[in-house]
Amino acid sequence: MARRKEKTLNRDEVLREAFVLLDQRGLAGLSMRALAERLDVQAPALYWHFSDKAELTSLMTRAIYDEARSAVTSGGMASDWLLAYGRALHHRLATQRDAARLCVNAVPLEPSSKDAASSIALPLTTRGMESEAALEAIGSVTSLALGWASFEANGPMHAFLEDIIDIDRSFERGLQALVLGLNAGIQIQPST
Amino acid sequence: MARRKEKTLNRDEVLREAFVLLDQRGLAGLSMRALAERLDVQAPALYWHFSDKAELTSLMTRAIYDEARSAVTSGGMASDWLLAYGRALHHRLATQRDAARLCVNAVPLEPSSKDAASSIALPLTTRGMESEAALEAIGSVTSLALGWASFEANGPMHAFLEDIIDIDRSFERGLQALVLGLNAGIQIQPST
DNA sequence: ACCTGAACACCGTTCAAGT
DNA sequence: ACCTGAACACCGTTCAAGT
Repeated sequence: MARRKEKTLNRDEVLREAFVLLDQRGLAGLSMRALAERLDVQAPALYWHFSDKAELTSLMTRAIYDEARSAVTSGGMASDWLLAYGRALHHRLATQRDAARLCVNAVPLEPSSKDAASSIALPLTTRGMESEAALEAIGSVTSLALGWASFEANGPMHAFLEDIIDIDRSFERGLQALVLGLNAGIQIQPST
Repeated sequence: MARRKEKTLNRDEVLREAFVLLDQRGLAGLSMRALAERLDVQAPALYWHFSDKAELTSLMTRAIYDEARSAVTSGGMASDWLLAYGRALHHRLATQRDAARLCVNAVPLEPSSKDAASSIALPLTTRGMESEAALEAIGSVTSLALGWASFEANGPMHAFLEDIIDIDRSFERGLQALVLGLNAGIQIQPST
C-alpha cells in the first residue's frame, strides 16, 4: 500500500484533507497518523512539509480567518464591514466541525509585525477608524463569533442553551448590540 | 512510594491540584498521570473518583463560571450585573493559565434542564429582563471574555495584537460597547 | 471502599535509511 | 527531494487483583 499516483504532497493538499478529516472525525480525530492515511502516506512524511502539528493547525486557523475576511463584500461603513465580517466568520465556524476549538487551541504563526496588524485593520481604517480602535473592534467581533460557535459545537453552556434559545439568532443579536455600542464609542472619539 | 498520609482522595482535593497543575504546566501538561503524581497516587486511582478526564475538566470549567458569578456583588441594574460578571469572568480567565482553552474544550456535564437555565438567568430576570434575553446577554458576555482571554493566552490573533493594543483594555471597551448595545435593545423590546 | 500493576490502543516526533 | 520503518516517550483508559 501507500502507493499514490499523483506526484508528491504539497501543503495545500494536506490542508484540504485536514479540513475534511476535521469535519468527519472532529478535533480529537485530527491526528497526524489519520491525516497521513487519508493521503496514502506514512505519518513522518508530513514532517517534510510541516515542522510540526502546531504549524498545520495554525495554517488551518489562518485559512479560516482569511476566508471570513475575503467573504466580506466591499462598500458600506465601518459598522457594515464589522457586521458582515462577524457573520462570515460565525458562519464558517458554525459550518466546519470543531472549527472554534481548532482556532482557540492554535498557536500564532509568526512573532508578529506591525505591517500584518495594519493590514488586518485596513478594511476599517479605510473607512475612517483609527487603527487601534479598528483592531479592538475586530478582536471583539472575533471573540463573539468564537464564543458562540464553541457553545454551538459542544461548550459548557450548550447544555443550558440549546433548547431554550436559538444560538444562531443569539449570536446575531449579540453582534448587532456590540457593533451598535462600538459605533457609539466611535462617535464620541472621532476618527483621524 | 505512593504512600500518602491523608485518608483517601476526594473530588475537591483533585480539582484543587488540577488547577495548580494547569497553572504550572498548561493545558497540554494536564494529564491524568501528572495529576496522579501530584496526589501521590497512580493514574487509575483517579477513575474511582471521576468517570473520565472529560468529567474532571467539565467540573473545572463549571468551577470557573461559578466563581465568576459569585464574585458579582448584588445591587444595580441588569447592565451593571453584566459588566461586573464580564469583568469577573475575564479576570479569572486571564489569571489562570490556559483557562479559556480549558473552558472551550470542555464538554457539558448534564443533558440540560430548564431549571438550570433559569437559575443562570436569575440575576438578570430579577432585574427585569426576560429569561431568553438574559441567557442571550450572558452568552454574549461570556463569549467576549473567552475570546479575549484566548488571545491573551496564545491565540492566533495574539501575535498581531500584543504590542499594538492593550488586550485587557480592549476587552473592557468591547464589554462596555456590548452591554451598551444590549441595553439599547432592551429598551426597544421592553421587559416582562 | 479505594487503590495498584500491568496492559491496550493510541498519540507526536525523531532519525536513520531507502529511492 | 521526498518518503518509509522502526523506535521513543508519552497519552487515556480498562481491569484484574490487592488491601
